[in-house]
Amino acid sequence: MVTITAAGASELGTRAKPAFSLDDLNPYADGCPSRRLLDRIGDKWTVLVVGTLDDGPRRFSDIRRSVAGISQKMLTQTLRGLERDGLVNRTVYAEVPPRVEYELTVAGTTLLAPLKALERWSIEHFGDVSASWELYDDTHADSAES
Amino acid sequence: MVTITAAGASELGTRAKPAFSLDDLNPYADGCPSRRLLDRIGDKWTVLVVGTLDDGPRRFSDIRRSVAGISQKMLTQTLRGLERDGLVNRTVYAEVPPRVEYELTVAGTTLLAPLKALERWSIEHFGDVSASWELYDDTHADSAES
DNA sequence: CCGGATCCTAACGGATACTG
DNA sequence: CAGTATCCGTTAGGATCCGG
Repeated sequence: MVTITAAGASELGTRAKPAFSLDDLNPYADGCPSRRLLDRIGDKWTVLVVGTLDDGPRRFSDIRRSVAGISQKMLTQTLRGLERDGLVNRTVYAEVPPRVEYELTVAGTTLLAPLKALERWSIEHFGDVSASWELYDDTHADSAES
Repeated sequence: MVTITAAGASELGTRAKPAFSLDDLNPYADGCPSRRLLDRIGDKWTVLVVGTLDDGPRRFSDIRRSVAGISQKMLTQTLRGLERDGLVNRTVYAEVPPRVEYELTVAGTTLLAPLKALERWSIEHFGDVSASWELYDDTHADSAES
């Protein structure tokens, strides 16, 4: 199960080139696994959670405090997903009270750069976008107003 | 409405610096507008749709064909949102049959770079992640197996 | 302190039918 | 062709209780 076969990989058959071209798997295709990855990244909380882990390991409650508004359920779920993706390491310390630390893996660190870029973009452009909202809501006030 | 006041901006009072520091608005804060932006980006389809617009204006149905699996409802919704954000320009040609073209604005183009970076990351790392999935599902088979 | 299990609601999002 | 409106199933996700 979880057949990792890349789209069209089976057609390669006896081809000498084992690695498929990057162009072969485009996220725009429906079944493509890379699409699933984008979906995960597109997850509401993943960006925020990964973002908090850029300066070393952090505890569960610590992360939870950092990401305002996240519920414990969603944090657990997000962290589990990231762990399954191999982007985050989960370390349990058998103490009382229990302590669990989460840390980006090497792969997770590579994700950090694009994610931070997005975060930066959001911060830098939120002004423009807010202005655009006003303009849009103003010019389209005829269809639906307050 | 849609008060653009940055968090803590009111406290600045008579400060000579009208522009707030970028550090003042972090997407991790709950009410911060930049969070809303991240949410939009985190939308399931936005990344894909914006991605298809990187080589010039495209028609509705054209985009729809490019983004496999998107429904017409979701495409409309996504495009409307992007238009409201000022990231996409919508041009209606009064013809029969009607023709509507969508094009990235300047701001939209600035988003393209981080988005493409993410897309690239997904493609490059989906192999590692898939492998991680197998490993994870294998080692955690005790809790839930087929 | 960490996080699993459950319940329950709001939304997301698809299918379809209809307008210009 | 582009878009709206409606219906309706699926899921995301919050609240709460519980167990390690």
